[in-house]
Amino acid sequence: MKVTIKDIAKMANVSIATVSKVINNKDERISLETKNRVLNIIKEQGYIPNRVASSMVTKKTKTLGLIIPDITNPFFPELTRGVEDFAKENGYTLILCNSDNNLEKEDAYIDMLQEKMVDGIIFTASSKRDKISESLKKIKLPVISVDRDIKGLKVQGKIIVDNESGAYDGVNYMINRGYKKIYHITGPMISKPSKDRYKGYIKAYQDNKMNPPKDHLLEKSYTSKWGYEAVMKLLNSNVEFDGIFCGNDLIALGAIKALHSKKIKIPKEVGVLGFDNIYMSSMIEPELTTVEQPKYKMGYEAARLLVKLIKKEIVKNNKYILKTKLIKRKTTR
Amino acid sequence: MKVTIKDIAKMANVSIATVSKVINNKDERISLETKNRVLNIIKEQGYIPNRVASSMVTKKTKTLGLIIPDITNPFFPELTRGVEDFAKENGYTLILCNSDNNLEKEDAYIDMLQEKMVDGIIFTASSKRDKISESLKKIKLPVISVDRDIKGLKVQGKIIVDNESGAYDGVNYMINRGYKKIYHITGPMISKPSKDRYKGYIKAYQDNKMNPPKDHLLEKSYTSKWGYEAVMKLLNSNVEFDGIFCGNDLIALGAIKALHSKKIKIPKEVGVLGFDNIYMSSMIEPELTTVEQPKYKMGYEAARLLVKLIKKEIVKNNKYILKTKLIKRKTTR
DNA sequence: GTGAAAGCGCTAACAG
DNA sequence: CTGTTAGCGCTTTCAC
Repeated sequence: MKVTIKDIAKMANVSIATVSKVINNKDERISLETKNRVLNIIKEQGYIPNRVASSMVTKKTKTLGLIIPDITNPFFPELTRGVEDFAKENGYTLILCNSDNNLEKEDAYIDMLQEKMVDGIIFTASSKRDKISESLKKIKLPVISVDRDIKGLKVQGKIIVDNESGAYDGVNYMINRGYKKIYHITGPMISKPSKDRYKGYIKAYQDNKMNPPKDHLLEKSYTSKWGYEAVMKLLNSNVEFDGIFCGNDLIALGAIKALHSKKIKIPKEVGVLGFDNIYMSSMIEPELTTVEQPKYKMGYEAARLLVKLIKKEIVKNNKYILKTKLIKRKTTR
Repeated sequence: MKVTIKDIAKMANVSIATVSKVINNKDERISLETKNRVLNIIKEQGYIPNRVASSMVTKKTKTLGLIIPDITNPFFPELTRGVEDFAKENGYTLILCNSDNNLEKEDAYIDMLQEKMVDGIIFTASSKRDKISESLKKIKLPVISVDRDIKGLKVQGKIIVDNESGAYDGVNYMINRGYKKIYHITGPMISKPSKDRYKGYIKAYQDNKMNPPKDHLLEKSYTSKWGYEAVMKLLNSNVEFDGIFCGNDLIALGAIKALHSKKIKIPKEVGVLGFDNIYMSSMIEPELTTVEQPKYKMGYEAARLLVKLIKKEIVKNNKYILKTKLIKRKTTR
């Protein structure tokens, strides 16, 4: 039989109230003597307080939910680590949910997390949502959106990245380095980040008094497979180009692969720019020039904001726009 | 105020017991009529059952704990995904813990997970442990070890990989392809997998009636940084070598980088073999020949075993030794 | 300084 | 077919 607070109380000759108070350090009037007695018995019995019981009465589970598309996508481990680190530092625990950008899964997780009474949710939502779901409507706890908006849901906080200026910086840099015909290969243009990156790309061209090449936009998915395909398509249709701005690093990796396979010199003949700065981007040959997103920080700050909200602290600012940073490496000249 | 089972009962003119029964489909004698009435009210009220309350009485939280060193290490996202997928499919939820191979963190997480009353734990433990800790002693719930043993803890199940034969296959293949002086660059040799891979390496040499080169073992850490350093060291000490068997793909990536930097031709002058087959290994140039570990499967099977144990089903086999697979690519001739 | 008691929201006999 | 009741292990208020 598991030992409970009752057992400890009995063994220490005190009431369970007293034991509770010493466990939680909730009453400084408890005499040092009884306190130590209780503590010793707890230790010798290997007593583990049942937090689900305390959650029942405190209405707090000290757990956070994190819904992301897929932990297997190199963008998310760092973000997740940021969330988890803040959580741990503050006595919270993290429930991880992979939604695959699938609306039903998202809804199922939202329901589940609420049933488990998590204190708050951090959510990187699919952009596919067109109408608000029942599950979304029912949400009663603090939600922070990260990276993208959640259509149809009023969130209590937002952590985003300045995608437009990030893309601008990168493309502008390429143009300054002499690249003229830069194609943009990217994922589905339904999400805000995709659109913003595109805007930055266009703006860089405009500010340099140039026009992007004809039919410059190849949009499909944020995968290296697509990067590879898209470049192959470009190559086979013999359009001229000397640069590629990829919607993310995964696409860039595929693009570089395709370029290699056709013996095209990077960065001499074609320059490549990525987005995200995933770990791998510095490991490939040539090392990828890319726009870094502060992934870890996004997670960490999201958790920090969420916990503030949970504790009902006054937050002056519930929307953070994090800066990107251009990482100049070897795929641009 | 949040709506509870009581409210639903009142509105449906039934007892809370009845509501509970319809929620959990626990009593098929409930008339279809009252069932539907209750269901409708639940829906219209957006009622969310409080699972922490039910956990109190059922003694089951339907949540699993996963302790891994670091989700940021490319080996773990897939494993984690495997765990999470099985968990989701079976109504469980996953708490993610990053231990950084740090014993204090591991212990802290073990305590936390038990306080939160998870139903079971999947654990990839640090190999540094020399004595059993208080936290480990107190564990009362099913624990599955994945990838490595947990020193000092008797686990209820184990999912491991046949590292020795994996390494053997890879090194044997290299030898058959004509590589003669293959160095082994790897992480700390304290863990079982490290040792087993080394054994496989040695055995391959023996079976081919050859001896490994002198001072063939460079051991430090499972990082690309170390792979880079180690190769540089080799190169600068001008020992002769024509092959490198890396303890994992990260090391291999670093090694390839170093080789590139010195303009050494892969696979002609030096062959490289990795271990793990992380996603990136097929994206680099040249594509990495490596020994694949069934990462996703390890997670999925671990979760499956764990849930069986939790449900006290009879398990004929609580130790799985998964097979590796040699992936022949372009870093070997 | 400490304890008694109410109650968190639910499930599981058991009774009817 | 449905309801009554006794907890699950803890926190919190208030009384002593």
